[in-house]
Amino acid sequence: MAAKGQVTRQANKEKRKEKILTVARNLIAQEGFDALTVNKLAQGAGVTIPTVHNLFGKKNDVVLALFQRLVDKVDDVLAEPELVDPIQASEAFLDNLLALYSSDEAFYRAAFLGGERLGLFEHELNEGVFKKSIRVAERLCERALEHGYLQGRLDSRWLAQQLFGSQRLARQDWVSGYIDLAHYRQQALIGMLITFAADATPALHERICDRVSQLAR
Amino acid sequence: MAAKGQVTRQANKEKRKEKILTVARNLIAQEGFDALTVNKLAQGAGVTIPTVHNLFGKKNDVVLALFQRLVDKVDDVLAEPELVDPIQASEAFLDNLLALYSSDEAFYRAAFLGGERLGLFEHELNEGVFKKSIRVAERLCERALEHGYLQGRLDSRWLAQQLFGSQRLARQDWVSGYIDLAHYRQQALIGMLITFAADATPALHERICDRVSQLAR
DNA sequence: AGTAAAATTTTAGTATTAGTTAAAATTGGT
DNA sequence: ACCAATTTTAACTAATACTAAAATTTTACT
Repeated sequence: MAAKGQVTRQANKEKRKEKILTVARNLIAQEGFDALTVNKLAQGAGVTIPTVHNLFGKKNDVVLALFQRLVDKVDDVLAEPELVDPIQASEAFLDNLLALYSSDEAFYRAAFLGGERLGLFEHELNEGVFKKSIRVAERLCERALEHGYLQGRLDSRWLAQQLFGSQRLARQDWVSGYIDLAHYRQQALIGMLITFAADATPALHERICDRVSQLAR
Repeated sequence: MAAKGQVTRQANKEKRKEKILTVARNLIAQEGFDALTVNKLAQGAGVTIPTVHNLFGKKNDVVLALFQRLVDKVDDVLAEPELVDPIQASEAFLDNLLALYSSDEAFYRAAFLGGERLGLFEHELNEGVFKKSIRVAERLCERALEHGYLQGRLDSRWLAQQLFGSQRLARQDWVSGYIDLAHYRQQALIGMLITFAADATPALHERICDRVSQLAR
């Protein structure tokens, strides 16, 4: 049998946690990771400092919670690619990802930033998403090869790593505040297309060159 | 006319500054940027806290000094490429850079880390090196084109950006502690070669594929 | 509606850090 | 041996993360 008054309490607790996470997200996105102090967090959420600790534990646990939500969301959107054509697949993939990020830019920037600063990208927590991304990219290359878009002269795993790397670098620059989402898309897309061009059959190579020239600098 | 006793005093001052910078470098490289406290800095250098402030100013000015030395060193090694062949040029370029980094790995890791953390890469201080790197990469592409290694179907500026990006991503991973210098070289080289392959004439393309397959995973 | 118990927040505090400063002690050059 | 530059001693302020225990709120039951 449940203890007294668990349901409503739990719900309110969740509301406060959400509020705190929202404040954290905005603080990090607007003023940078170092601006995230428990004091500001508490003030912004309308609670006192120990409440933050009661709800999350250490300050880093707040960031950890933010990051966990990021991983869940990104994992969802990282579905198997349906398109076979490398150009279309690249654009669709980026559109998918970027649509997610645009839906709550402050949150995603903050969560990535926090993840970086806490060294969360080297640990198992993220390992799943990392490996999944590479696998999706590899599958993309293999299917392109099967359908005659690629020559197969370069190992799919290296192409995949490069595809992923192009996107990762652009994301870094976006998270660091150097570029906006539009440039993120452009930079990542060019990187992916150049990568495909490295092993493309003549027909695809021609199309990639055309597509790249369209992209204004 | 110089004031009394300036020469030796100045020299000793420099020695103390060097000592402090060395301690800072080791602290950052071994324990991370957040481990850098003025207290540890003073203790490690065998001086007191006010001395650190007297010699450098704010704590960040110590990191700034570290970063300035990095910029100077990297700028020196970023000479115009002498080789025309893209494969040879890529390897030579990376060997040059990596030789520099291996000569004092702790220093370079610490300085890059500090630069990132202080947001020094978006400011003018580094702008010079950034632009110079891109320019070197562009020149490389143009010369490769002139000598019949490239087809000229893809804009040199985009290829250059991608070349630079490949190296930058590998560097990031090294600075973050995910990979060592040997993997840095391999990762960057593969990225650069794949980039060249995207616009290579058949002969070069063949050679790049061969070279890439040699590189063990 | 009132009340006792449980969950939760707050009050008030600790410990560590960065960054200063004034005056005393030390160091180095001539 | 003297003088000037420099470092140290010995304080201070302000900000940070975090915690134990008291006070408060909320729930479920009568």
